[in-house]
Amino acid sequence: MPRWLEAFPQATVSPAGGIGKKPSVRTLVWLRLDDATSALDQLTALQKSVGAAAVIVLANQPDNEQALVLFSAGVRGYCNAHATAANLRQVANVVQAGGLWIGETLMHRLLASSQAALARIPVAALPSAVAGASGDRLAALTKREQEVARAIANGSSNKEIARQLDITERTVKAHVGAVFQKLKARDRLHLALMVNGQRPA
Amino acid sequence: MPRWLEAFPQATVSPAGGIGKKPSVRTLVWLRLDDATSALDQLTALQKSVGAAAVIVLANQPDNEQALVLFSAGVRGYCNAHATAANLRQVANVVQAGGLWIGETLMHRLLASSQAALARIPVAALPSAVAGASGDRLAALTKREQEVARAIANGSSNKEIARQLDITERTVKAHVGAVFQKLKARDRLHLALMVNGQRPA
DNA sequence: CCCGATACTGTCCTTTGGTCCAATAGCGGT
DNA sequence: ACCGCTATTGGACCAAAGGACAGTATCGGG
Repeated sequence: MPRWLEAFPQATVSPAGGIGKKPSVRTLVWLRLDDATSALDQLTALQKSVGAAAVIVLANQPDNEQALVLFSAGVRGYCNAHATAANLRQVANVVQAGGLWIGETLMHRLLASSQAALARIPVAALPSAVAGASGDRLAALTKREQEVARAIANGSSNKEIARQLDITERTVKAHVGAVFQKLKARDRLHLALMVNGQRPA
Repeated sequence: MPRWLEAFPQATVSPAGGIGKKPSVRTLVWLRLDDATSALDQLTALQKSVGAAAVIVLANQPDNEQALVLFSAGVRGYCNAHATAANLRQVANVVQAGGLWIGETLMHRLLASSQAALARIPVAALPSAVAGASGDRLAALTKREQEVARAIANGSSNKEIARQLDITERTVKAHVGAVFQKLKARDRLHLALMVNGQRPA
């Protein structure tokens, strides 16, 4: 059961940086997708009724293919419906500033497949582009932190990591906490998704 | 000359490296490319010295192919070196907010070639595709269970899922438990890895 | 010699996650 | 009417996770 989400008065927030910018008030419309089936129909209907306003889609279950279709149809933003208020405000800022909001995984795929098309190389042969990005994240960590980060990305619990590295579970927690801070991960699951190259929303 | 820039007010953004709830002051580094030859080398050198800062490339002669390469290398923005101050400020805002800045023509190409590539390649052949592999595992679950499984794979907490599906956290736990049993996952992190096609060791 | 980074450990505490015991209600098939 | 599956929720309980304070020790530079 699709229903719009109009609970967003943030349509006219000022740009993030605070640097004086032209208001150039752009109307934002949020479209919440509960089921993926009629996404495009919902969008076109909405576009008819709101005209030139910038449409941002909130998907309960983000899907890259769907996102592609919607962007081609003129959507200005696509993100997880469950994003935090802060996130949505950020999205609003960007779209307000004349931008598109796209998920990082989708972005990677766009880049990858585009490069592949250009180089006439099969898409499957390009794991390096994405893998490189995820490996870089760990570069900011110390040796020990990298070890626990990889262990977490593998699904290990703190206790297991402690046994693996032959240290106390307490110490593991210390490292884990440091990793969270440095990589801005909110919990181990998000960290795992990050390290494995599937950025959580 | 800067005809490139005419069609400019178009940016792309991804919820990258952690959408900050905090001030999240992101350091911006501008890299001006005078000759295109050593672009990648200059970039990697710069990245080494500035660490995790967001790099924005200013190209004297913008080139879509070059932009692709640089974005894959982790650049957060790419625009004409002759852009006006106002434009650059806009770029800064977007990147500051955690986004990528991409020219409109390049954006169109990305979308177009990606769609073309996706249309030609069978779903089963996609690399770390989202729908294909995960769909099989989720097939054994009920509709509701699939929804919570996907949400978990996305990094959502029980409370978040509860809000998403508009049910009690308690009910979410019930579904989560059922999913764990059916898919033989020992916790949500393992489930996420399974659904995303990275089976935990 | 002090300072910063790294590694390691401790306690107290709160929040989440997960499992166990239930119960109620709808819906479709036999 | 009965049965099985699905969805929903409640309470209790315990383990794991993570933050908020700590602390000690080593090592390489300025």
